[in-house]
Amino acid sequence: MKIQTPPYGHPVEARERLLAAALEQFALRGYAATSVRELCEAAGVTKPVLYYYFKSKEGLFLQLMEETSAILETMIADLANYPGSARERIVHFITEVFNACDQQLPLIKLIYSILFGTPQGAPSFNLEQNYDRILETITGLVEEGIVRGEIARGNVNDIVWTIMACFSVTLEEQLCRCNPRIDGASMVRMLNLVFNGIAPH
Amino acid sequence: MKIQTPPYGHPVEARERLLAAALEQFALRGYAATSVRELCEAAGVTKPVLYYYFKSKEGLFLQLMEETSAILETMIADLANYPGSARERIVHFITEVFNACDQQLPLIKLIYSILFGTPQGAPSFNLEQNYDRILETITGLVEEGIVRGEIARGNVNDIVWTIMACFSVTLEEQLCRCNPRIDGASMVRMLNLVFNGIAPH
DNA sequence: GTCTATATTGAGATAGAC
DNA sequence: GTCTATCTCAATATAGAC
Repeated sequence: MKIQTPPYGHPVEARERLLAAALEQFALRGYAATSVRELCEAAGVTKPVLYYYFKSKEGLFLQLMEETSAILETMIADLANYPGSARERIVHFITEVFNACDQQLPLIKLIYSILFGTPQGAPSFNLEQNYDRILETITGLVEEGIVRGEIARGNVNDIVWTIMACFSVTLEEQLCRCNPRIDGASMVRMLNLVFNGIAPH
Repeated sequence: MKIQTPPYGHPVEARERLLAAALEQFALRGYAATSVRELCEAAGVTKPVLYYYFKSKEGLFLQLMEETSAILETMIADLANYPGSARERIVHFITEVFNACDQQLPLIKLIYSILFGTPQGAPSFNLEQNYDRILETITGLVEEGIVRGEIARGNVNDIVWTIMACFSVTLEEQLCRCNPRIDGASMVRMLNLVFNGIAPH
């Protein structure tokens, strides 16, 4: 699907406003429940403008997914490098990713709404790649920690998923509650529990 | 909203088939993307039958939510009692809830699709009550474990959420992947990690 | 590139016979 | 209770002027 781009020097406002409106409206109401009319009203443009730039509602959706996924990808890659022990690096990485997601909640909400929330007629798009990148990064950090003796020997996958679990559950609490019962600080405490264990020593 | 129930002795097949079809179709395609026509075709009935029993697509959805939520509620309550140490009881409870959910994946998928997947025009329904019941039950088990000295003293909420995280992330992996990378056995190992800690002692 | 006006389809819902 | 036939409306999408 070839997407038209406006000629150089022309205002791109309309196109950008449509993408922004799509992000907000799709995240708010879902893909199927958001009509082209609402999308255009929210963006302050008329319908033919949408079809001009994105060819269809589906095209707008795919373009939005592609652009935002690329943004997340580079963000995750940038956060992997940090000095300190394996434990410090893991906590730092997870915290930063969490904070970044927390500041882009509508975007994350949209991704979750497609990932967990049934296709709803939305065109398929590989939404798991960002999640997988986070998993890979944690795996690298854990493996390094084991080699250095900073993390106990054991099933790497289990360790990675346990860390991921703390991140996911905290993020999801932000997504579906206006007053989340846990936040970034709770998440760090949970990670500390995971490192230290909750059984009496 | 008053829902009609068929007179005693009459066949309830049509009504039940509609509920089953609604569960499957809503979970598969989402609320907004599923049309009344598809619903009726899947149930093998005509449209007026749906409107006769449930008054509207919305009524069918609400009835489905109400019935399934009640089923989950009693299931959770039944699983709370089990002999053994706090650790054994927690692992047992989480495992049983997970297995029950795993056997009712379409249902869980539907709940998640509404909870995380934007309203999609679906009528609002308190979907968090089952989740909250699980949290409450774990909280009780953890508090008891601390009193008995089987769990180290600490922030109860952090402990509860860490346990919940292992459950959630495992369940969600079943929901959005055909080949889940973690399963019930992984979850138990993750819980053991949480109890013992991943840092070298 | 952006508009007005419109084509076309399928949605949710109902009337009224049986 | 279940059907056929139909109403109404809003959805996506486009034609064609400017």
